[in-house]
Amino acid sequence: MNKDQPVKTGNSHIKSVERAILLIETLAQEDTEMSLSQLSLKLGWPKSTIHGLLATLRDYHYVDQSMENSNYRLGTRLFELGNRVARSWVIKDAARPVMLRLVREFGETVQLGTEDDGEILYLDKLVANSVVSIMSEVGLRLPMHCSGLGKVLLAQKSPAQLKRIIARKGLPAMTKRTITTQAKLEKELAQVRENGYAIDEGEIMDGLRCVAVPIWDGTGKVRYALSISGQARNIYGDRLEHIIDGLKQAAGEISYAMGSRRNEYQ
Amino acid sequence: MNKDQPVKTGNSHIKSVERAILLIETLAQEDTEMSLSQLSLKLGWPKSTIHGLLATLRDYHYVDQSMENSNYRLGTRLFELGNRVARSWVIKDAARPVMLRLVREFGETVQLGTEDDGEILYLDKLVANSVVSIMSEVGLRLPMHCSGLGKVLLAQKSPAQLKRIIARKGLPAMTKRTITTQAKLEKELAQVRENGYAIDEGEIMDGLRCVAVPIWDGTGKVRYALSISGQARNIYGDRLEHIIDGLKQAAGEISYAMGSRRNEYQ
DNA sequence: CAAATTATTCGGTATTATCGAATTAAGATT
DNA sequence: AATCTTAATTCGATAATACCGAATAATTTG
Repeated sequence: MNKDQPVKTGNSHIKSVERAILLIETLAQEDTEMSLSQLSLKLGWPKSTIHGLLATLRDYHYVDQSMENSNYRLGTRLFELGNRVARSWVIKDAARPVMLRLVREFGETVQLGTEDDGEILYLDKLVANSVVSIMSEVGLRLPMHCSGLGKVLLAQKSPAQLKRIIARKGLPAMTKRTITTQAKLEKELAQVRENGYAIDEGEIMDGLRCVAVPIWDGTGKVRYALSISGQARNIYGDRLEHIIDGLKQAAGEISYAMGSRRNEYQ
Repeated sequence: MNKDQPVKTGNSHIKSVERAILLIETLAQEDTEMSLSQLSLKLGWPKSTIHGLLATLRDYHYVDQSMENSNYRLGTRLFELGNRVARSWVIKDAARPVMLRLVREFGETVQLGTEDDGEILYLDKLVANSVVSIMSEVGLRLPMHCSGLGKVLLAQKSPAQLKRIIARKGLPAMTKRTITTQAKLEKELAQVRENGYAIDEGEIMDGLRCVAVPIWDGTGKVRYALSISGQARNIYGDRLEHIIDGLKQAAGEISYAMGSRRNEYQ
């Protein structure tokens, strides 16, 4: 019954395709237009090679070329494809209204996430008009061990799965409070399972507190998690209790909308 | 001063990269998981060829492989890249609050679009009856000649640019009211320039009426357009006048936020 | 449990991506 | 304007490597 992912980080890659991907990734990383020469310098490949790859990508709009200078940037088709992928997540539609209510009720940032290949992938985010900007963005990835969403989803993994994820991704420290040993993480996850929620206490960013709860889908599995986060000084005591209750209630509604007929949190 | 796009639909493509792209496009088109065999059948390429390409794409999450059956689907990284591209459109942040106000005021669908390679690309959309933004159609492309947004943006083009777009994309008929001749389109665009707005009168879909106005950016150019659309029977007479006024007002505000200091519509 | 379908691996071959050099284009400087 | 400088693009020979068909492994179906 163990449906571990094969994780075939195969090494028989089509070289030119891999290079094309690396070009896109480089443009995404820099988050700005880049010239052919810059790319050549950065990647250490001949200009003509890069030019050929970019020309191919450009004609499909996977990369766009500026008209004034002829710099390259990520292409509009990626926007379209991304939206196509987003559309396949039914959860987003089910979660949106509930998330909106949470924002109104608590005035804090509400986020929806899922696990993807051992990392947290943020699917949706509603921001309360607060001063602090939270470092996550929709479509961004973060490690699992240091976020509320991540810990909720990790808590569902078998020991073997957990071990594998740690082996591949490690437990990098983001702040001095980040959990960096497997033993401590296991203890924490046991706690999460018992409580039915996870708390991130400045483990990803100083002063940021985050509470997260699981969402069940129609198959009875936890594939998504919901969180509320904000400045630690705004999330404590009675208010924290209310937030946890509100989150559990909300997650229950989303789970129901997803077809889950489970009615308690374990 | 004519900054026509070079439109080098080059033909010296890196074959394997092009095939990888075609694989992604096929998966996007089908909008469902596909098996290797299906892809092989559909594209007419040997399975082993496709397998190699998919393996490369898979390891970078440009394509994901189902765990139960081993079917392929668009990968999560495309979602991330798409969001990265979306974030680069400053206009979205500037337009959002104004669009929200329009939705509340008129109770109709509000859309934001731009031109991309001779087509309309929808950047954002707010739907009337739910306060929630439906991402579902954002990221879609439509021809320019048959939508309000498109006509507003076409109205800014030089005759040469217009001719080129028509040459490349044609004037396909979507309904029986779609403008299908260059002469009629030119007349219509002159009208749009004079009015400062464009109306789509069931040219893209029967019974759908749409009003659109231009947005100026900091450089004084029209790169975006804003529209309100709904059933024709709800958008007419006095109400239509109010909508046009509201749209012009809103577009002015967005233009201002984008750095435009123009204060009249021509 | 057998049969059939499908995914994946493998190795020889010829296509084709690659690279350095040459050419063209764009921008800056005098 | 004309020259210099830098960057983008094209070209052609060569060797690398993507491609394909066949064989194997893995799944699903009867």
